[in-house]
Amino acid sequence: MSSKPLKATSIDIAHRANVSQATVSRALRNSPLVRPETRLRIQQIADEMRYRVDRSAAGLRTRRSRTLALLLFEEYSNDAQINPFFLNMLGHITRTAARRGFDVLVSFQQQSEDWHTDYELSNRADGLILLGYGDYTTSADRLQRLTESGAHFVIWGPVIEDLHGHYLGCDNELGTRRATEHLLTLGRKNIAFAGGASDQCPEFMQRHRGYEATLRASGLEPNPLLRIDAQSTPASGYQAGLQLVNSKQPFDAVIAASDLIAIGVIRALMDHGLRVPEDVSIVGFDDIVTASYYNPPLTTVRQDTRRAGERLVENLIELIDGGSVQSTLIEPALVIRGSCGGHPSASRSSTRKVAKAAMRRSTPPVSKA
Amino acid sequence: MSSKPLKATSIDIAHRANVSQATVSRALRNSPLVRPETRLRIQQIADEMRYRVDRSAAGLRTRRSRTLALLLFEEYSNDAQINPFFLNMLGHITRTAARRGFDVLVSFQQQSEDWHTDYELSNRADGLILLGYGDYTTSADRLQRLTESGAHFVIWGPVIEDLHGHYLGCDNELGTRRATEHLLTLGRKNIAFAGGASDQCPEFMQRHRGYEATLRASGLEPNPLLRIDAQSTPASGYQAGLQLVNSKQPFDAVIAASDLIAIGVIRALMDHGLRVPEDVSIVGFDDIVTASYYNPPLTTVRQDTRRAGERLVENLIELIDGGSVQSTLIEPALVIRGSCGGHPSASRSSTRKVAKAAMRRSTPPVSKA
DNA sequence: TAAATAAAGGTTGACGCTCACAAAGATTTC
DNA sequence: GAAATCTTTGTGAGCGTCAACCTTTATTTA
Repeated sequence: MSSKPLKATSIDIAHRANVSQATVSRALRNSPLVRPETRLRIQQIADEMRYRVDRSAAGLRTRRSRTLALLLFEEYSNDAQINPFFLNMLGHITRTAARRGFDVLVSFQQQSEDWHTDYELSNRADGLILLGYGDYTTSADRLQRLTESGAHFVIWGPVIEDLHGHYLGCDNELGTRRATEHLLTLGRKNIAFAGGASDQCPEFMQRHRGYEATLRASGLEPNPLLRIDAQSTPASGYQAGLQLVNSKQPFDAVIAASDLIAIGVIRALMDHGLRVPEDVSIVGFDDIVTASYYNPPLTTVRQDTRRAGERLVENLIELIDGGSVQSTLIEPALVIRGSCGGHPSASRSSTRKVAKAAMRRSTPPVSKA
Repeated sequence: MSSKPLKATSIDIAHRANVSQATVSRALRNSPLVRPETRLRIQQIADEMRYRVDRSAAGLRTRRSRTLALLLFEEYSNDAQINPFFLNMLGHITRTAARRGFDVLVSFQQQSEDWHTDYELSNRADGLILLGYGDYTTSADRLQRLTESGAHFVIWGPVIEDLHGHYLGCDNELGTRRATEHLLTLGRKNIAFAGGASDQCPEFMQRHRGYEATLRASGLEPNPLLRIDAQSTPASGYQAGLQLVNSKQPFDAVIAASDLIAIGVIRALMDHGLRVPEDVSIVGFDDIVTASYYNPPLTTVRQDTRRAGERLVENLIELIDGGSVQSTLIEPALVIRGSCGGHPSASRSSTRKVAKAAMRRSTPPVSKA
């Protein structure tokens, strides 16, 4: 091993520059209190000596870590099958944070842990970003405790009025409303919904609400048997697709609560001889990287991860600095691709295909469950 | 704003427990120097007071941050289209690190930055994990400087003999060798390769080498016109597919240097009326989350991200602790799904059946409550 | 019994930095 | 021209922890 070359400290720089250590500290923080030429000289010497301010020491003194903790919640976190959607977000978050001089700590969380104590009280992070299709809203009391204990945190998730904390969320209802309207325009009548039948995931609940509301607004009563539970993985989506097929209910479209679910659903339907989009239209949610290259290309509700990531970081820093922010909704956009097919006026045959699909379904598919 | 409740310090705990501060410090680090019953009492009081050791102070004193920096390199990092493959890795890395008591800092890097100075000298991290289909190997001199300056880092990437640093990599050549052999077994003769024609990405180069070597070993001379450059995005893969189609060269299979490329290639081929796998077999590389649910399910070379992530962290910690580690290769596995079709000797319909069977195997239904 | 050893805990002084305050020059004001 | 002001730098005191070094008391050994 090479003998450890002692790290230069600000005192070393001070000696070389013939100034006091405090001046070095000031100069490197671009304090207006030091003469520009002095600053320049000091910075140059610091560069030569490959000096960097010790974050631990600075953090100890200022009681700020200049670090944000990003906590990811995943239902199936054990097998590390993480939603690619979050990766996008992660990218924007780290970049925005870096621009503001913050590091980002990433952690995959179990629900039980005490985030505030773990991160803020230990001075590991100045604030928290909570991310994930998670169950955190059911632990409202914990959020309240967090707020009361002065924790700084922002949540990516459903914006719900009476919950404590600062939220940034996609307008989930609007998203599925648009998706549903699109399907209705295409002449689809029996639209299923895959995801979040159980109360586990508030975001999925909101997405379901948008779907339901739109149907009712068009005078259609949603068929409860066409609501299938699913969590945000392709495997779970596949199961949902299977259930749907086995339900013997007629359906000609599926709105999935996430792209991963959509992909699973499509596979299940195709494995049972149904064609997408000819027999069944599919809409996803998120617009993950591979969505546009899926086969068929996935029509989906895009979340603006760039704006979301930037806002999350900006808001959190504002909170840390003692300011206040408002919960905000971010407007999603429907991205129309191939998985819903064209307008019925374009091809008169669509009803025939639906009938055909129903026929196919009359042969009981082999269940593997 | 609620008035900031002062954080408890180890001195506060010490007073309550009627011991010295040092004893508190020792007890909370499970030092054998304190009597078990004393330790227990102290820990209990610390719990009650929601006390956590201040990481900045501890880091200043010990000169260890107990943090690892994960640096992600992406060619197209500007639009945050990150390879989902890395997300898997990230999950395993953070989990393994957490188990060993380390935090993980994530950063998306530009090539130009001085990682060691930025992270280690500033005591933000004790070591670095470099991740990405990157160009870092061309800056061999920088790696050498890194090593010489006593930096602690491990690299996920191509294991190359005369490069400085500690590598952990997938046996890329073996991976594409298996893929190519599989295609040859299926009777494919004109196998194209998409990815890494330019010298940018050493991993892709290795993958290409495995492909070439296998062809030659079977007495086939690789057609240079069937080697198309591509970077690891679906968009780039799509371009590659287009080029392939336009090249007018006969081809009946494509090996893609990554799943994202494969997906793009498939879309391009399908958009031009080619069928996969009937007309063209496709093999990817990575086995990303959506690969098995793609349509057709993607035959691909799986990298063991769990082992990789774990080993990267273990090795890095070993290095930080002053030990030494060896560069290691991790063996990839060919995962056969539907995108290559069955053996040509079988009839068309039986081909479909084989594909379907393969598909079923690869998308096992997850039993659910 | 005295001396040697061990076990448990206390004392003290950094670690490297930033902040509040003091101080020295340079510049302005009346 | 002396007082008031501004600009720039220096001084000293911690921030909370951990490690080295003592001190005390209990336990063993000769």
